[in-house]
Amino acid sequence: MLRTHTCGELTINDLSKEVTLTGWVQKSRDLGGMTFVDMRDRYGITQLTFNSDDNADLRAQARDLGREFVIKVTGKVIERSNKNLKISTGEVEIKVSTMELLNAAKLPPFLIEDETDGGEDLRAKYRYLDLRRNPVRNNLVLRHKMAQEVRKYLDGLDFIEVETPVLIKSTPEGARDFVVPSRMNPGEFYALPQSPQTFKQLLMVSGFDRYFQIVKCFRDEDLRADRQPEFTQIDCEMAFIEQEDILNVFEGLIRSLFKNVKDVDLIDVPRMQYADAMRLYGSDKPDTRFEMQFVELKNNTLPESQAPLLWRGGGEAFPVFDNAELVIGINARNCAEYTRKQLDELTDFIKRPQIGATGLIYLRHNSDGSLKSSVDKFYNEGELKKWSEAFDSKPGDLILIMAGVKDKVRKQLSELRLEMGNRLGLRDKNVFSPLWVLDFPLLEWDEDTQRYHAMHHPFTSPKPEDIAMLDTNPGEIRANAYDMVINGTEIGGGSIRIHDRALQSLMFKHLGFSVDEAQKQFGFLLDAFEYGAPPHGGIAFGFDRLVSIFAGLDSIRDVIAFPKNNSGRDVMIDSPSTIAEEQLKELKIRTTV
RNA sequence: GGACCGGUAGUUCAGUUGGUUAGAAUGCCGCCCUGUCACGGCGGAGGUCGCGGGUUCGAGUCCCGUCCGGUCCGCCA
Repeated sequence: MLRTHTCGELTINDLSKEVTLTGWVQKSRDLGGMTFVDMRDRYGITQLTFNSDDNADLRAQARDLGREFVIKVTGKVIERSNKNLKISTGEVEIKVSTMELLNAAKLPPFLIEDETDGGEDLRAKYRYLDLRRNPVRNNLVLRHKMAQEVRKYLDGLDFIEVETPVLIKSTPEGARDFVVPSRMNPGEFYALPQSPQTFKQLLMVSGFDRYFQIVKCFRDEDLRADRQPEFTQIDCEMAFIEQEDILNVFEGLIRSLFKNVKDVDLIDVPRMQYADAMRLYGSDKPDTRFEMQFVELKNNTLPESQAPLLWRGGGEAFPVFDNAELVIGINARNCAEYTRKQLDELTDFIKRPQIGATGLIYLRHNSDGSLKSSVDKFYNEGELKKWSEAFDSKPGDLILIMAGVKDKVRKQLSELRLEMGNRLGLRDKNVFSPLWVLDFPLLEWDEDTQRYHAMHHPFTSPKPEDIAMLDTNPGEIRANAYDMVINGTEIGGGSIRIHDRALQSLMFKHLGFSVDEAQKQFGFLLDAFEYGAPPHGGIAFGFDRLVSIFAGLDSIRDVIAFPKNNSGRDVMIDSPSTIAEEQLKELKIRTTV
């Protein structure tokens, strides 16, 4: 070992010890006859002193040290005459007797400090320098701690971590596959797994009963702040269980992570039906850190007996509401003072192409109790009063209403709700609000392909009581599927699987697979189901997202050591890249130049 | 595939209605300074205004194209 101690451990208790430290020059401060050097390693910073009265040559050497030089020093731990109580080592310093330059360094392109001056682009290119910075390193330390905690918790419950293959088979369902050409089988390709789904189900057939894996998964889709082409899942599966067991075990996992990593006590994880999430929040991943639930003024999709009333009477017709399938709104508490400009901003926000709403109607509940609406012309005071009651508005509140086609307007209002949450400071990163969303639809109509797709994946079991609707009303079938949502981010999802060959075949049929196709794609699984497949189900958590929520970050890039940029490129190693003609030839891949 | 924002000194940014020699902060270099820790003082260097084209007497600024980065929509079972 080149060192006796790290730069983070020496304190007042180590006075007069002779120590050897190694590390990087964080910064040097040159005074008239002496030089202070802050030496940094992953554990902390220790101050070195060089005094020309003691050793003029050594002090001269210290003056020549540049930022990020790698040095080794030996010296004595002494008490500082002026202490720095901001850092743990701030009461002592090293009076250096010998110094060795282990490696010089070019001036880094940005400051290696907590508050760096580097832009994202530059930091990505020099990621190895960015990783020297405390905030970035701390994210990886947090990630490590969480991975350890996951393993500890699941191991304690007899889960076994099993590695599954990375070179597997491409399937048409779901996300686009990354593919890898097979040299030994010209013209054929492996696919990288989007998840180890079928393998973990086969492990259940094999009797592994409780499986998990912290595993890389791959999807060749466009990136986002919370989406990378390769990402990590906590992939889990259990046999001989019911949905309730999965919810309990993995609620426990989340609770132990919060407790042991962040020292946060979660009371419980509330549960919500998918249908309610859509109705009350317009989203299958509602941010439940704040209420602001939707209130329906009109809903033409409900039978008349359940329909909310759209209060209207004497005024002239208001086509925007009259023609709408759904009229819904939210109550933004204490926003009645919003200015015209602020209301216009909100209108512009929902009119952006990404949201695509046509307009926003407001009802201001003034502090004197009077009601003022942008549609006064069409609705009389009594009607507005009934709206106010429906929203339970108090003087000072602002009700924001949108109208349109059900699914669209819910999604649009959901965006507005989140925006209002931001504006009102209701989305505190230090508040954690987990939620189970249950009973997702089994199938989803896809306009492009004109057929139903599995909403979760094709191995998800339908609710037994809903199976009858397969032929009559497939879109209404509910699945034994569940998501865990924290603060409006989907961090995990799973289902009770099908373990019966006949039912699985029936599902493939309804998903548009011919018998041959199903056999070709998933025959191994269908066959396995005939050899004693136990009832089973599982869940997978997005580990990167979970860590980023724990870290209070919006982007998972910050919790990945070497992430890819928006275009799926690693700008540090400059990949992807072309490969040599010789490699292409070996792979029997023709170039089309 | 699409929308929006950005690209000016090593770095982060400002740059007015198109007008003289493109600025600030920070970093860097030099000198001074013996208790600094955001050290301080004085001085200095540092620019193909992403790239290409156009309009104009004149373009960092306006127009067109293009590249790069970011955020989002589509996409992501």
